[in-house]
Amino acid sequence: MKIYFYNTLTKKKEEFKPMNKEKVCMYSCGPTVYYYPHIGNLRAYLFMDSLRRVLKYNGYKLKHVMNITDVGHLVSDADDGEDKMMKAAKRENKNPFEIADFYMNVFLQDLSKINVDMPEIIARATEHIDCMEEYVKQIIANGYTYETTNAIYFDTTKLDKYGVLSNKDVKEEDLEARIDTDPEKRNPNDFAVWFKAPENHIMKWDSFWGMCYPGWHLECSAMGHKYLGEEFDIHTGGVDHITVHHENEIAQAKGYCGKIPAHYWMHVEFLQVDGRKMSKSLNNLYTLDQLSEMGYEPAVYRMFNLGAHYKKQINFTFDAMDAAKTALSRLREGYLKHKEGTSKINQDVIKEYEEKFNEAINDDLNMPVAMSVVWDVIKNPNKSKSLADLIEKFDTVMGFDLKNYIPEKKELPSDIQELVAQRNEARASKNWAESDRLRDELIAKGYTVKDSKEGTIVEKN
RNA sequence: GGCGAUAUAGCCAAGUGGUAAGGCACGAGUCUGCAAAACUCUGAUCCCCGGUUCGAAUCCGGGUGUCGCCUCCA
Repeated sequence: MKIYFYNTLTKKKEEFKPMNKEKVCMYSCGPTVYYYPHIGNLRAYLFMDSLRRVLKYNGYKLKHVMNITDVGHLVSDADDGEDKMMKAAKRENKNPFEIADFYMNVFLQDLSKINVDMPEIIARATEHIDCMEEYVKQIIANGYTYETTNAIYFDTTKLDKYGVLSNKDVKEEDLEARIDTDPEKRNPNDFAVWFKAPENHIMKWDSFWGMCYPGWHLECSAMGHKYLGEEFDIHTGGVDHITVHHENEIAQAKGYCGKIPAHYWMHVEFLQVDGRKMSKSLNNLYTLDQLSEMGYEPAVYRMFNLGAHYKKQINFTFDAMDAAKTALSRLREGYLKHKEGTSKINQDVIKEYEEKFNEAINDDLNMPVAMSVVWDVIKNPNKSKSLADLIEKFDTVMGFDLKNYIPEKKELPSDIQELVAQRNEARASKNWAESDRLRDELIAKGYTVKDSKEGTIVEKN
């Protein structure tokens, strides 16, 4: 079965041909851990998750590295040279290492809550300083850098071409708005690979150039190289990384060994909220835990994401979340019905479902179309165990863990049980007024009342 | 200012040349004492203007809105 991915490097959808027929090597840009991850961040990891699951579904083994950036980067609007980690540390009265530890754990827990299939290797930048130093020394030895007072810069004019991903052709006249902090920098595209640490800088390491800290893009190049080698199959990240971070990563790799590290570059688009960008000032920034408090379990957010293609902006609204919540519940119920079904299904029918599903997921992860196949299966009127098995198979890509889904049957509190008993009595004697009154009371207390043929079912909402 | 995306029914969205997938909501029906749940049925000519074509949501040109990057935020 052929797989097609859109490759930012070639700007085309291409057939995926891994270097090794059995194992795919990939690298994903992880978060900078200085604050709580929001649902926009999480979309990127749900994309990464889908990619992993689709590759596994196709029978590949994976060697996948994700970095955790726990070295501070300069804040965008800072004129004081203070980096994010330092700023957070000051805010919370902790040291930067404590900040990184804390938010890294929050991040990993969020991924776990949302059932992200985890990369085989999680690499923390601060644990790979040596490896970065070796990497940068090689770039320097190869003649791609120059020194200024405060940093060692990568000279992008030394490359045959800079900007292969974004077709960037930066001219001086385009850069009026640009603010450069280092007047010793020679070209607009040049970037620092190694910084001399100021006295008050907490995160710094002894190096060939004195007390320093690594440049912003170095960690991904160095750690990718350490675990995956000079060339590997796939590199993923958010679209925001295309023009700078990934260009610079490519530049560094070219400086190091003359090669573009990954063959396929895949980028996930941003999430929007109510058609606007997410930001603190618009007060539309949510975390996974906040959604849970509002009654949307993490799987609902997963369902919402599967409704759109990763390369398109998705518009987060609570209407859409309500839709996803209902859909998830129907998916689970539909799956359980098939599980208990006894109909016989023709193998050809199953094969047809599978082919459609496979074609969708292998067409650049077209999850919305894949989901439409899932709904076809769910809504098949012939309830059958073999269809339940098929859904379980599809679920290895969807990631809802349906196999282990057991409807919650919580013991009702005694006062509720009492009301239910009273209502059953009223219904038996056809005292509908009393029965309806008791139902209203139960609903008011936050319960759902369903009178099925098998009897009354009362559940907490 | 430069570069790049995107605009499809009430909402979330597939679809890149042959007359619009799917999910949710709404409405109707079946079921029910009545409801709820479940199930069935029902809806759009695709931002605007112009062009290419036998034929365009889909290609081209021009607008408008939104978003992103260039300030490392997925």
